[in-house]
Amino acid sequence: MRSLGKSFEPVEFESELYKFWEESGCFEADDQSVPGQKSFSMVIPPPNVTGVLHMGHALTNTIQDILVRWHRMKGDNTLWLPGTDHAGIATQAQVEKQIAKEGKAPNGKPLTRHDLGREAFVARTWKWKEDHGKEITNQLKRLGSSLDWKRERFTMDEGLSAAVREVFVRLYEEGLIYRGERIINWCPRCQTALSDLEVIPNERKGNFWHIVYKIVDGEGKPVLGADGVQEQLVIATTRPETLLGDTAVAVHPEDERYKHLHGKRAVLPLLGRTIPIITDSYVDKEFGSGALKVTPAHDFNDYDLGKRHNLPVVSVMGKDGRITPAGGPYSGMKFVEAREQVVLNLREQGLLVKTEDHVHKVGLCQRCENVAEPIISKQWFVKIEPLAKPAIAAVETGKIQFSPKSWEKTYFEWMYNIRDWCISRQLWWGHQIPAWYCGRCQEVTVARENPEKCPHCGARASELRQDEDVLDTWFSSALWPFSTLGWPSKTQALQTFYPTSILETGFDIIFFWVARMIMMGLHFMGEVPFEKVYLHAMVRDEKGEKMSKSKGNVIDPLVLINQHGADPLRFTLAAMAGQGRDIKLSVDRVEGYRAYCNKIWNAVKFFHLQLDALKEKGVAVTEPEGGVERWLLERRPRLAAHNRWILSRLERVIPTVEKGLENFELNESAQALYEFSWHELCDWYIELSKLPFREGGEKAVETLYTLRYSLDVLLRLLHPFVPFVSEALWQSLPWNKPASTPTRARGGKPEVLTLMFQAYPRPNPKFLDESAEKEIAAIRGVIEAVRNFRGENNIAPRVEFALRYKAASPEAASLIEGASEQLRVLARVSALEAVSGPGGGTEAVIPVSNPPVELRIDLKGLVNVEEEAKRLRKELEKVTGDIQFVRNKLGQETFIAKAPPQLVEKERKREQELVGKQTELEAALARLSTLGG
RNA sequence: UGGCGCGUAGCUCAGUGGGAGAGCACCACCUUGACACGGUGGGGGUCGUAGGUUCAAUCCCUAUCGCGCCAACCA
Repeated sequence: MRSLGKSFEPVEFESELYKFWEESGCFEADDQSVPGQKSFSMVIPPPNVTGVLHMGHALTNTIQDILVRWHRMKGDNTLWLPGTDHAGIATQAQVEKQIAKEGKAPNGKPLTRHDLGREAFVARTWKWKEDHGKEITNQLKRLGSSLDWKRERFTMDEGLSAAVREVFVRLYEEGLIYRGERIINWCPRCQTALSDLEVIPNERKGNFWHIVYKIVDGEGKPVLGADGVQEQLVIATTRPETLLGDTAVAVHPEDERYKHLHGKRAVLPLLGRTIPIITDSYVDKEFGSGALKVTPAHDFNDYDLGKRHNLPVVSVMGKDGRITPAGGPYSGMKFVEAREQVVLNLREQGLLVKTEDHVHKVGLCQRCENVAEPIISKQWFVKIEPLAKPAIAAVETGKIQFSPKSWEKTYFEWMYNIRDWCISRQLWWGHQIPAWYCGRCQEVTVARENPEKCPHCGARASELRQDEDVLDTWFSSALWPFSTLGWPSKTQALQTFYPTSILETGFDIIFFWVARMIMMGLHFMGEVPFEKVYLHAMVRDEKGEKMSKSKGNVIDPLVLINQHGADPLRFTLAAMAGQGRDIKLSVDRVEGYRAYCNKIWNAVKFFHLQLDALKEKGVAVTEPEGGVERWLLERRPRLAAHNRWILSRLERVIPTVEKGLENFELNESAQALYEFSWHELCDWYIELSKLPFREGGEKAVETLYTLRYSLDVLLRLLHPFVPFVSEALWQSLPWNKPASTPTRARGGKPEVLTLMFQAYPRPNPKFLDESAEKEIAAIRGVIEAVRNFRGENNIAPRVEFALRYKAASPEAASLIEGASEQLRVLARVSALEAVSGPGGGTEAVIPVSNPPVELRIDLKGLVNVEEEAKRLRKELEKVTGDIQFVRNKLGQETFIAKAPPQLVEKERKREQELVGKQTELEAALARLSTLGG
């Protein structure tokens, strides 16, 4: 049993508890479930191995941990599998940066990976991974994530690498992976190909240059117009340097302006080549001049257009970021220089007719934010359509469900228009492509094992050269749900945990990751990788902007954890994880939930105080035979009202919390828990319990048991949300036992006494008690009315006064009489007396509608007459307004006729009540005015 | 251009076809035996704007303005 400090100080117990859970094996799942036991599994979206925890991680891991802890408490064989991603470009870039800082190459420039050589650089990166890879996992532990660390995986570890090779080879054999020369996105800075997804469109202010193309005929002779001047076309472009690679000019076939030019040729400015004028309905007549320069090598649309018209492809922009020899005099210039020079030369030759300002989109490399250029290159691709089809069907048929559902639309939109996936990257850090080229026969060999000789011609291994490229990081991530469970071996873990139950992640990686996992899972496992996809909102910075490493605007969750604890951060994220809205994290909220944790802490401390006090009085407070719950259930009808009340209220929280957990509405659960524990348990139940505790005896013991039971259930409900503080508090409670029905096959390990394995409360009406709820609500009504009177009149709490009451019904009378002691304590009233007849003298009147009762307080020596008159006038004003509103409603025939009769009846009753109140208030005010004179 | 989401108290956000809520901030009073990370009371919003449906609209429909995100073949 733990003892509690005087307030909630998370640093004192969080790490210690995590260690206790982990060392006791509490996070471990079993490969095989016990008969009849359900399994529940999730895989963590693997963070970058060298990354640091940011708010996005904190959110997704909090949500996942809540779900996992909930299922574990429900008794499921629960697996939450951890791991990290090698993050090709990101990690390589970090190591490159490091070596650049370290030294200079012989040529005086900073060291690059090429100075080290591939082998040494990769070894260096592995070391970097060993040094930094633990940081993110330790941070996940600080959050409280109950991950099964014994199963931790890394996308480049031996098993996962084998899975990658297996998948690559199989897809190659099936014809779904091919190597081809096509247009791709190229980052000249990172020196690698990128997939379409890794290029981020970005608005840039630029220019719109209008360039003259002169027209010639098939023999190259100028075509003259009616006026004898050579015909010409003006073409607008935002990238004039690409004209070096133009191989056609395109116009719309129906464009009257250009019909006479069909079949003619245009002279490429600066280079003087002639190129055909083609027609294609892709061209927009309205845009620019209606004529389009076609550069198949450096524009995706032009590439397609070129294919349709069999145009030659001229690459003028090289991988090194410079113009190729095909660019003639511009060869060797950087792209930006070439642009300036081209514009200059055009101007000199009078071929530039106009320059406008223009905002257009350029593609930036996701990693380094430099402009990525479309270029022609030989790369490896996944033929995606055959994989996409079943993946679309899986969502259409509901085998996979997205939540919120609206994301399914986004998913379909992308999947229907999906293009082949460029998977090769010109990096060194990653899975090297298992393809070998034979120096002797030139054949390609794709194999699971490194070949010892060429299978085509028998050449020795030394003749074979492995493809230098590595695979896109997302290629290995796509296999994550099954590669981590041992695939391609047929493991027991796969049987038990695949398909996983839920995938929880951010919507920003639906295409990068979710869609690809679905495709690969269906293709290689024959089954969906998960049944539900939960997509959380984006955590943004205070300006509402997306947090990202490259922007440098990340807020460190560790700072918040160190300051306030993991639990307040977790509760904040859960409470704000409402769907359909971005989360703008506010530190105020975290502080508020820290206060909440402290509140719960003190509620439990209150229990201990009362337990000790009873013991001191010599009252035997041991655990009742058969347990507290049974003891309470057996005596339920005879329990005091406040005890029956809190048990009933508690019973109502359970289904609300469960519903939130089931429907991925964690904010609903968090709110219900917050509301109950603070405003019912602490504000009212504990206050109501103080009287019986003071009196001691049987009612005190009964109340102690009730409090013990309520706290136990509350802590169990809270545990998935705030695991640390709930465990610390629960451990402090007496009479705890290990889970009574251990459903986990824990390999003969001793049972652990932990809240983690206590059964999660289930909805069950056993303690529901409407009459107790009504009774306490009425008592609250009286107390609040008196407190309000006190507050409005500025009467100090220490000043007590007698309270008289006139009950409008016998029930109300007996209710107040029965609760007189509680009323005296909580309303701070010296005496309570029933009266009849109208009020008089110096009596103040306080009408209360629930319960129907009129309170009277003698004002003599208590309040300033003017203050009280002010209070009365204020109340009267409100009542009068209310009467007007109700009468207005009741005066409308259509309302009487069409509104539900119960509602009409309710309004009638309300009118009566209000008029009664009004009369009393007016009388009181009249009396007061005679007094005041 | 299309799709989606959001505009509710000073700030951050819940919420509902029958007279608007929380946390923080603010004001007043309280060192009351769990808690000053607290207690009690209070001030504060024509629920973006304009129409419509309805007995009744902050909520449903339409339009409109503003903000954000996503997807796009307008060079």
